[in-house]
Amino acid sequence: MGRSPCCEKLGLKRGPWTAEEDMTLVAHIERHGHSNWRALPKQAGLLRCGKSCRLRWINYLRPDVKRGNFTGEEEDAIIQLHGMLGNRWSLIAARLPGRTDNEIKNVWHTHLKKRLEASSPSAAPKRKARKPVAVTTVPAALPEQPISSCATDYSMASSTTETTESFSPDSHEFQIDDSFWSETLAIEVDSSGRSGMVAPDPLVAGGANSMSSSNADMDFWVTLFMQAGDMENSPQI
DNA sequence: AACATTCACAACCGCGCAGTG
DNA sequence: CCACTGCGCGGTTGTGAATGT
Repeated sequence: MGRSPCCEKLGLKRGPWTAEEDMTLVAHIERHGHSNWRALPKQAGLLRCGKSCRLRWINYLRPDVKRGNFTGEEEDAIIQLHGMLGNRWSLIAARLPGRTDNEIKNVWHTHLKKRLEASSPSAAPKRKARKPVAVTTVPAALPEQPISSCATDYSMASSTTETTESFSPDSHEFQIDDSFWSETLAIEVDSSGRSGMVAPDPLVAGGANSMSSSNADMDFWVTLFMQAGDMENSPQI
């Protein structure tokens, strides 16, 4: 199929985004939206390819993106959802409000996978969490924030850290916040915070006939498994 | 204190799918 | 119906930071 060369390589910038680029992108999207990623960089005056802009926006600059460490509940949910859905990070992300597929993928590959592989309760990471960062939401436009690639420390707005974070990696002693789960599980894939960008469930729409269940069915099973998982993890408590 | 190793994360790359002319 | 374009997804890599020796 005709695939346009992702970025016409000439003259386009790569690598970490600067604060100015972030600001430009955010400002442009706030003003004009992102109906056409390919044309966006030109319109915004960015020397980036559309793909890069899209990635930056989705994974980092979106107003509803949560930054910071994953809570125990989130990690647990990822593990369970991964067990059901496999590497369908976007689907998993759709059920974790404020989290992106890229972020979830990273977390999975960095510690959740290892934790599972070790699969022993004492399989604690050798090191402590390096960045004890509060879970926050990145405001849409944050000119004075260190938005560049190293900006994992959006530690300013601790007001949004209401999740019950009493989780430690090697013990399953975390408390499930019922309201959190009821909210999370109530989220329809299509109505998740992804600004309508979420495609219909590929398990259904993508012609993956091996899984011919409907969205509703999937949600049912997700709910069921999550609750079961909660119950499994809780008794230890 | 310096060096080596490991880890975490942002970003890139390529592929497949869906929409459109 | 076919070809083309753009978008989204998943896998992988590069880099800086933290930790260990």
